[in-house]
Amino acid sequence: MYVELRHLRTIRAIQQAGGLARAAEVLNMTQSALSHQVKGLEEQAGMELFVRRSKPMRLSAAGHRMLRAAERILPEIDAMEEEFRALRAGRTGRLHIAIECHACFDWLFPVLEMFRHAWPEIDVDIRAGLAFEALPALNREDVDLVISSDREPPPGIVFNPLFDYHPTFVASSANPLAAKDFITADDFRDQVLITYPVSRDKLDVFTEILTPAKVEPRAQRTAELTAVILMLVGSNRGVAVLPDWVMREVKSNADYVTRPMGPAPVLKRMYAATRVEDAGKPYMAHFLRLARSEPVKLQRGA
Amino acid sequence: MYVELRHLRTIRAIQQAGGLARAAEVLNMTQSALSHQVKGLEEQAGMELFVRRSKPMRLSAAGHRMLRAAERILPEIDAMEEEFRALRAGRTGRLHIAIECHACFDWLFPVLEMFRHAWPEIDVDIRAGLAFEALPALNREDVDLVISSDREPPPGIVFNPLFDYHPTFVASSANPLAAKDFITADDFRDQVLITYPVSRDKLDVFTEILTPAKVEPRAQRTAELTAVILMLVGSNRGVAVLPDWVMREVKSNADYVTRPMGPAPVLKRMYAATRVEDAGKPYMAHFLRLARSEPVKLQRGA
DNA sequence: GACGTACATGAATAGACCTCATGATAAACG
DNA sequence: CGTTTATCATGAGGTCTATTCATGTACGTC
Repeated sequence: MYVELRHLRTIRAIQQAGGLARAAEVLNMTQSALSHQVKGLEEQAGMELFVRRSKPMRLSAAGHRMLRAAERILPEIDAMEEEFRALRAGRTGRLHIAIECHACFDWLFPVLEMFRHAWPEIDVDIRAGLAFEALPALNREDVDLVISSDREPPPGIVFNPLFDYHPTFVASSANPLAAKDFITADDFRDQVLITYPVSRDKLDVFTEILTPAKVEPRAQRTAELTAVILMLVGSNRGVAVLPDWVMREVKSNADYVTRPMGPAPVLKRMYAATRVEDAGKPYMAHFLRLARSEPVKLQRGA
Repeated sequence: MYVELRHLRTIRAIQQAGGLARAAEVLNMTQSALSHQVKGLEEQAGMELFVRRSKPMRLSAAGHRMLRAAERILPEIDAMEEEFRALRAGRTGRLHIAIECHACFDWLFPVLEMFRHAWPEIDVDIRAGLAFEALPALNREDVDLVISSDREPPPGIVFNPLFDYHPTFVASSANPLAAKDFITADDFRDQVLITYPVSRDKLDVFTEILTPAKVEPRAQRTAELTAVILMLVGSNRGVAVLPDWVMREVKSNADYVTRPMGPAPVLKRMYAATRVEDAGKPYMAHFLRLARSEPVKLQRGA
C-alpha cells in the first residue's frame, strides 16, 4: 500500500470542500485528475474510501480513518515546511557548541543565557570536547562552533578572535611559591600540577611554559571540574595554571595566592571557530558579539 | 516546497544505512536515483540537507530537522497502513449504532459491553436516533447499524431479525384498569398516555393498537428516559405501553400492574438493519448473534 | 420528466522518476 | 605517495505515472 502525502491532502480537501469537484478547484487540478487519484488510492487501500450513493460524495468509515491520519500528519508537514522557511530567512538555526577549553564553561553559560533570550528559536547545545576532535566535528557539521585557542584554521573554518586572557598561576597560600612575585617554568619542578584531563597540547601551561622550557613537573594529576581543581589547590595538594577569569572568587580568599607567569607576561587569545558559510549568519554574529563582550566583564570583576 | 513521503523515507534510510549507496539498496533503487532525488529535495528545501565534505555523506543541521519530522510522521503512516490491513482482514472496523427504539438501551448496553471485550479494536458508538432519519443515515454510512422495528428494507439494506417481544401495558396498581385481565384500544380513551418523544409511526402503541382502532387517548405526554416514564406511571400520572423486557424490575413491584394487550396477543419483531455489504463481516455477525441471544435472557429474567 | 450538477471513464500527453553509463572525489591501502 | 576502492554526481534516455481533455453516466432538483 503506497500512500503519499498527495493522497492525504486529497482526502482532507474533499472532506473540507464537501465534494470532489470543489476539492479539485482548491487543489488546482481538474475534477478528472482527482477522480483518477481517488480511484487509485482506493485500489491501494483495498476498499472504498468514499460513499457514492449520495451525490456530493462523502467519506466512508475507512475514509474517516485516513482523514484522521491526514489531520495528524499534514500539520506536521506544514510545521516542518514553516521551519524551513524560517531557516532560509535566517530567523532560526542550530548552534551546537564544542568547548576544548574547560574553564570556558564559566563565561559560556552566562553568554548562552543571554543568547537564548534573544534567539529563542535557535537550537542550542553544548558538548564538552573531551571524547572527540572538535575541528573535524565542525567540518562534519556535528557541531557548529568550537571554543578553542588553537592557531591554524583548517580550510573552510574561520577563527573568530574573542578576547585575550592571562594564564595565571594559583596555589595555596601555604605553598612556598607564594613568596614569589611571578612564576617561571623552573618553579614547577617540585610541584604537583593539576590540570584538566586533556592532551598536553591543549593545556596552556604546557604549550606556553613547560614544553618550551623542557621542564617536567614533579607530578601531574587531573580533575574535570574547575571547582575541584581549585579545591585541591586550596588544600595544597598541588598547583594549577588557569585563565584569569576563573580567579574572580579565589582572589578575595586568603587561602589562595594568584601570581602572573613571568618574567614576561604570558598572553593568549581565545577563538570561536565556525564554518565560513555560517560566519555571516545573523544569529551567529550575535553570539560572537556576546562572546567578545561578556567574558571581559567577568575578567574586570575579578 | 513539495515534500513527499518518499523524501522522508529517503532521509531516514540514508541516516540508518549510513550512506547514500547503502540506502539505495535498502530502498530497492539505484544509487543514481537516490542521488537525483536528494538533489531535487535539496532544491525544494533551498539548502543542503547533507554534508558532502566527508565521504559517507551525513545529515546537516537542516537535514537533522527533516529527519526528526520523518521519525514522527513515518510511524504514523505505518500505523495507518497496519490499520488498513486489519480492516481488510476484517479484524477491525466501525460499528456506529443508531437506535430508533428508546427502550432498547436496556439490552443494548449489556450486549455492547460483551462485544467490546471480544472486538476491542472495533470503533463502537451509539447515537440516539432522535434528530435524524436512521435508515438514510445508514445509506450515507453515517452509521453502520440501526435498531428498528420497521418492516420494509430499502434497497442495499438488510433487516436482520433479532427477537420477538410483546408490547405490554403498565399502569399504577391504583389505576382502575388494573382490574382488567388484558387491555384493548378503547381502554385508552380515559387515560393519559406516556410515550417517548418520537413520531407516532415509531411507537408500537399507536402503530399496533390505537391507530388501527382509530382511538385517541385522553392526553399524551412524553419523557425521554424509560425510568422517568415508569416513575410517572408509578405515581399514576398516566399509563404506558413498553416492550416486555423493561418490565423486569416493575413486575415484582406492588405499585405497578402489567397487563398484556388483547384480546389477541400483540407480537412485534425487533430488527437490526445493516448495509448488505456489511452483513457478512465477522464482527458484525458476532454482534448480531449477541443481539439475538442476550435480550431474550433479559426477557426470561422478567 | 427535463435539466443541472457531480462523479466516472478512456485516450492522449506531459512530466517526473528511474536506470544506465560514466565522471569526479574522497578514503583506504600497500 | 601513488594506486585502488568506495562513494557520490551527472547527463542522456527510457519508462511509467499523474494529469488533462473530451465525453459518458447517474443522481438530485425543479
